[in-house]
Amino acid sequence: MPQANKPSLEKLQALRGMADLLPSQTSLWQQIEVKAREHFHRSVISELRTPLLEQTQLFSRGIGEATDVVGKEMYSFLDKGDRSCTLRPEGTASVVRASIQHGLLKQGPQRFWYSGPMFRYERPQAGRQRQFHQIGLEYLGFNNPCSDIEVISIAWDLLEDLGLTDLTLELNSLGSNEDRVTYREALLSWLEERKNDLDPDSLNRLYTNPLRILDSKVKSTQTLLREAPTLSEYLSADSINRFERVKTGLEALEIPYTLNPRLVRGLDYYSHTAFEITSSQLGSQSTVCGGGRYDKLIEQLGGPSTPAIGWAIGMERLALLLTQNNPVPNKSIPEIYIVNRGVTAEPFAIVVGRLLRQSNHKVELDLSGSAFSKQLKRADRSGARWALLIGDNEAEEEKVILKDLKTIPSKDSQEEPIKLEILMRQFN
RNA sequence: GCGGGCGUCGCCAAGUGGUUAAGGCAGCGGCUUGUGGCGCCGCUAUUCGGGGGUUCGAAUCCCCUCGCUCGCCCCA
Repeated sequence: MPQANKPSLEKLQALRGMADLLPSQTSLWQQIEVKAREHFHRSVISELRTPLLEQTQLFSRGIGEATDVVGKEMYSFLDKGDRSCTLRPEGTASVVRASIQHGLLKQGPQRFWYSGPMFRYERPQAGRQRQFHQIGLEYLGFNNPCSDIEVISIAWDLLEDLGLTDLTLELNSLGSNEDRVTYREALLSWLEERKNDLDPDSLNRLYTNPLRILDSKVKSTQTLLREAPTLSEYLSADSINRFERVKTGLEALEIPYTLNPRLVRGLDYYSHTAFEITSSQLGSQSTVCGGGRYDKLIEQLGGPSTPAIGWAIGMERLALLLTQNNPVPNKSIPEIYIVNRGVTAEPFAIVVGRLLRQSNHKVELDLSGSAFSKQLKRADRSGARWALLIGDNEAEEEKVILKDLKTIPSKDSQEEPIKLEILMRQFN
C-alpha cells in the first residue's frame, strides 16, 4: 500500500548525479587545470567562456534531433519569459554560437579552449554524472589535415604529461557528408533486408540514425554486421587521401593509434576524422577524450561555411584515472604554524601571521585559544616545518619563540624569544 | 529509461528479531592553568538513509521512497 511522503525533516542533499568536490579532490583538479592551461598556452590557444544556459534550439539544431543527447538527456525548462532554455550538454555548440555571434570567424581561423560543467540527464554510474566537467578544444577555420594532427597530439601529450599510461587512441574517418549520405542509403537497404535479425534498439534506430547501429554492443547484431557494407568502402578518393595524411602525421609524431571502423560517435555533426582516447581502467565508461571534425556545424548554426575540429576531455574520468595511479590525496600543509594564547598574544599573533603571509609564507594560525600543549600537538600534526609560540610574555615585548618541528625536542630545552624584526629577517 | 548489489557516527566497521547499538581512525577535553612525536583517561549515534507496516518486541522481516554502486543504453 503506497504511503504519503512526509519529507518535512528530510536531509538536504545534492541532487542525484551532482557531486561535490571535496578538498581531497580539488587539489588534483587544480593540478589538471594548471597542466592543461600550460599546454594550451604553449600552443597559443585562447580561452573562451560561454554561459551554462543556452536556447534549447542551439543544441537541438547543432547536435541533432535524433541523438540521445538531444532526445532524452537535456536539462530543459521554460524561463519566466516562456523561452525554452537548456543547461549545456556539451561545449562545442556554445563555442560555435559565440564565435558566430561576435564575428570572431571574420578575423580568420581561431583556436579556443574552454572548461566547465556540462549537464546530461542520465542514470549515474562510474565515470558518468549528470553534472560533469569537460576541458575542451576547438579549432575553427582549419581544414588542413595537419590541424587534425595538431589537435589530437595536444590531447595525447596532455594526457601523457599528466602521467597516464595505458591509453588507446581509436581513430576512424566518417568521410564527407556526401560519402555518408551514399553509405547511409547502402547500409539502410542492406539492413532492411535483415530487419528480423535486428535487436529492438537497433530496429528503432533504423530510420532515425542507422549509422549508430554499427556501434551496437548486442552480440547478435554485431555478428550480423560483420557482413554489412562498411563506411570505408564508400569513402571518396579525397576522403581516403585526407585520412591517410592524418594517419601519416600521427605516425610521424609516434602517436600510436588503433583503427576502429565502428567508431561513429553520437553527435550528428561529425565528419571525416573521429577519435576517442580510451583507458581500460575505467570500466564501461572508458572514453577519457572524444572528438572529431565538424565541417558543417558552423554553417548549420547560421555562420559562414567553416571547417572545424575539436575534442573534449572528461574531468571526472581523468581524475578517476589519476587517483588510481596516485591514491594519496595531497593535504594542504602549512609552512609555519602559529601557537598563541592570551589577551595580548592573540591580536599580536594575527599581526605576525599577516606579516609572514605578506612575505609569501604559508601560515596557519591556531584560532582555538586552547592550551599551549594542545596547540603544539596540532602544530606537529599539521606537518608544518616551524612553530611560532606567542604568549602574553612574548607579545608584550613584541617577541616570538621559533621552534623547529623537524627536530626531536629534548626534555628541558626552552627556546629564547626573539624580536619580531629578527624573525622577519629570517623569513624574508 | 531497464536490470542486479548496497545504505549502521566525519571515515572504516561489528551486529541478521529480545535488556544500555562493539571496536578502530579522526575530532574534542584531561593527565601537562606555557611547550609537540609516545602513553593513559574521558567525551562524541536515544539511533541504524527517510517514511509506513508486521510483531509483545526490529538496525535486523515486508512495502514504498531517496541515495550510492555495477551492468545495459549512451557518452566526456
